[in-house]
Amino acid sequence: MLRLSKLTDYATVILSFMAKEKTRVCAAMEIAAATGIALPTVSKILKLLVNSKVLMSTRGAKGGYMLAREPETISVAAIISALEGPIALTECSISEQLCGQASGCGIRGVWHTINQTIHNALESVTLADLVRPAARSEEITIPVASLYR
Amino acid sequence: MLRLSKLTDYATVILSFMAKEKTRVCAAMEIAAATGIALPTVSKILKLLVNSKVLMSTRGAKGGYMLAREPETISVAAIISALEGPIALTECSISEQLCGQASGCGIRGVWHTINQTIHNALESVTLADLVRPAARSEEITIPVASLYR
DNA sequence: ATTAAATAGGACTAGAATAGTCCACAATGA
DNA sequence: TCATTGTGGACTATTCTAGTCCTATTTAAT
Repeated sequence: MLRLSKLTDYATVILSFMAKEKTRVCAAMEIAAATGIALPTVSKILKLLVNSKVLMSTRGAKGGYMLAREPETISVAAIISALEGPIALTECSISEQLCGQASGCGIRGVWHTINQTIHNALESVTLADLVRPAARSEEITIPVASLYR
Repeated sequence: MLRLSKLTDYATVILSFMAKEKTRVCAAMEIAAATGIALPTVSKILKLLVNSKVLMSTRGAKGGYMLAREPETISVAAIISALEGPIALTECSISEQLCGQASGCGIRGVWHTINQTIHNALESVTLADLVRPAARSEEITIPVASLYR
């Protein structure tokens, strides 16, 4: 179904909450309470987001997590790849028998294009868009075919 | 990783082969031999493609499978949804606690937008593009923000 | 009619990936 | 020093995917 994982889904919930509280640190337990997601799960997600530099953390008493940058600069693509690794639809979508003869795999090129397109789409939407969804974002167009050149 | 399933991957291989043989029916066994994919697996995929009307089948001796329409009119989106169900990144990406208060879920709207964008991208590439990847497709632009309106 | 060649539909198994939990450790503030 | 909070990694259980197989149905050829 081309689905995002549940953890990624949770991550957007967590980050949406944090974006509203972006001026202060939030403890994992507080986030768990606010979102209704179990603490161990919240904790796991927060760790991943720290590792990928979407969040900053401070340890010790009164510690917690905070956005590492402004919501406007945190793309949905960054969130997804933090949780699920690099965004890539296919490894190489074709078996050797079919495409291997020619020097390069033709179909692979098309997949790469599609992939780029999706990546661009996910890159163009930010956490800020998620928290104020009523606001119109500026017009963004993604040239698909330009990637064929 | 936002990956396509292996079966979807196989499906593109199978359909690429069939596009080249589009004037005649191909038996499942022949396709298995040509692609190197195990027969039961090929069979399963072909059934799914028939159910979603990408392929036509004829039963009985001398039966087999054929493209239901021209490769130009078979989109990658159609192939993916045949194998994986409807293309949808999230069910509803947010838990009730966070978004339920307001009449509609705000974040859901943004996900819908992102989803539309990806769907459009996948809709704009066809089986014909997969089999003749050297050819440049015309310029296609996808307006992301238009969906916010 | 009978037989052989195909697809249709669905059940089933095994393996891999995901979700979720837990624990021992490190860091920090009071 | 102690309570609090994040870190890293191991671990389990559950779900999903891939892959196989069997029986019924349809059709062509003999």
